[in-house]
Amino acid sequence: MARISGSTVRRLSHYYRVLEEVEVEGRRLISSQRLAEREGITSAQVRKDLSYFGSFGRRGLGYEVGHLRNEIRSILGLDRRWRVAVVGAGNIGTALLSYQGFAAQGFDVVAVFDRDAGRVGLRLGALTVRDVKDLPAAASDRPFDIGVIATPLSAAQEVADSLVASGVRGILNFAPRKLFVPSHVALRTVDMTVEFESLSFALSQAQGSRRRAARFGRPPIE
Amino acid sequence: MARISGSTVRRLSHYYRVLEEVEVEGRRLISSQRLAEREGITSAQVRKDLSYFGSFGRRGLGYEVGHLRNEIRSILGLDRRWRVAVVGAGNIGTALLSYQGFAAQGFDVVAVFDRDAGRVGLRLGALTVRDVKDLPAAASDRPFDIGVIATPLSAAQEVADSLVASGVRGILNFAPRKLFVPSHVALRTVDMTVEFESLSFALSQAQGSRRRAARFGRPPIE
DNA sequence: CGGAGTTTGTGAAATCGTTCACACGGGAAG
DNA sequence: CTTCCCGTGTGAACGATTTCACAAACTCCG
Repeated sequence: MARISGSTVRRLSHYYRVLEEVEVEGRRLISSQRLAEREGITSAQVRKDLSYFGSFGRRGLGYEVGHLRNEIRSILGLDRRWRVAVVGAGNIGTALLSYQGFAAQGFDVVAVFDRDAGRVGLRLGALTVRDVKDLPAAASDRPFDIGVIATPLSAAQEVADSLVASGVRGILNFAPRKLFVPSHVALRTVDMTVEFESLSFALSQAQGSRRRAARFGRPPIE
Repeated sequence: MARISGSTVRRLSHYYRVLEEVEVEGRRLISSQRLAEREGITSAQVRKDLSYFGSFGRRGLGYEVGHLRNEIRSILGLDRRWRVAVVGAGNIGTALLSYQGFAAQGFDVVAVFDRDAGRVGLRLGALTVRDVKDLPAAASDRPFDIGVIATPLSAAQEVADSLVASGVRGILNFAPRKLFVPSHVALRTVDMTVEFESLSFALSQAQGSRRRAARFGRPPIE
């Protein structure tokens, strides 16, 4: 199979969610056009994305909602369950644990770890926070598929290393820092700081060009 | 100024953080090469990104750490303060509020809103949760620059609309759904669901190709 | 001061992702 | 059965981003 770009995969997630909604609405068929509108993209993009994986539609008709949904579900690997370990029982870690949505999509948070002795032993939902030193033991028992790093910046790389050593195949990193992991481990980063700063840039730009435009007597371009 | 790509802006955030670290380490100069290594990218990328905004380095020498840091700070608009309103006092909202890092970078969370009567009046750090109905009044008093959407999926678009109406110029959305906002409002989305699913895809692929490779007696390609 | 060595800044080339545009397949109606 | 219409699937064109590669600028050292 051809190499699939990250943007395509991310859009598949979006399509999947739209299809769930559409299914609830009771529609049986959907065209690439309508699917695209709901995501604010072009219909060609939808068709191209899907075409990397096969032909799921019927010409002149569109896509059968339930069928396409199942196909994407299988493409994304959401038809199986993933064992997730969260490291860091701070704000983000606990927020993740209390969010119930993940289990529904196949992600089972089966363990939480923290370094801080004050947090170890704490009960969070169905789980008890364990010392991060126990990670290797817990994993050798039965490995985790995905490790979530919700620790402070300073611990992130170290935790990543021990997650890798423990055999995870994917890491979701919430620490605002570039992590280095072997190429056989998939890494995704959710960096709120970057998003905030990117907003700050956009706002400064808008303001700047408005001022510049005013100086030159032209209307603002936005 | 030429249009700057989102990836360039995001990398500037990364450079900024690396420069902060490097400054603490006490180095006075840094080359694009060393800066690149720490982010796992190429030195040409670093130089190209910076070149959109000016010439900050000295040939044969590199970049003066403090100076470059200030330049990027100013480019990203981090040399001023932004008034941030958080809507949604659930898991993510409270996690954001308790995270102290944003104030340091110029983002002041000055108000929290929620729809749920059970949460209104709750004290979170220095702030009291207010009813989301009071958003227009609070904003007309003094507008917010940035609105953060940390509500359930179902309320997200509605909240976005009222944030826009209240005059925010940027929105950071944590709800896993495409939001529609006027083009003069900057929108960034942090979608953990997508990142989880993208990991699921990566893990399925790796597994799949390993199996396929095994069937054909070839070593896995990863 | 001059030559060797280093690193920037940037056009040009290469790569990657998106959009266009249309042939093709299939349904519906008469 | 034929015609008309609709919407997919996909090469090809386009556009954006990344990487290459090198001249120019500067430092360092003898």
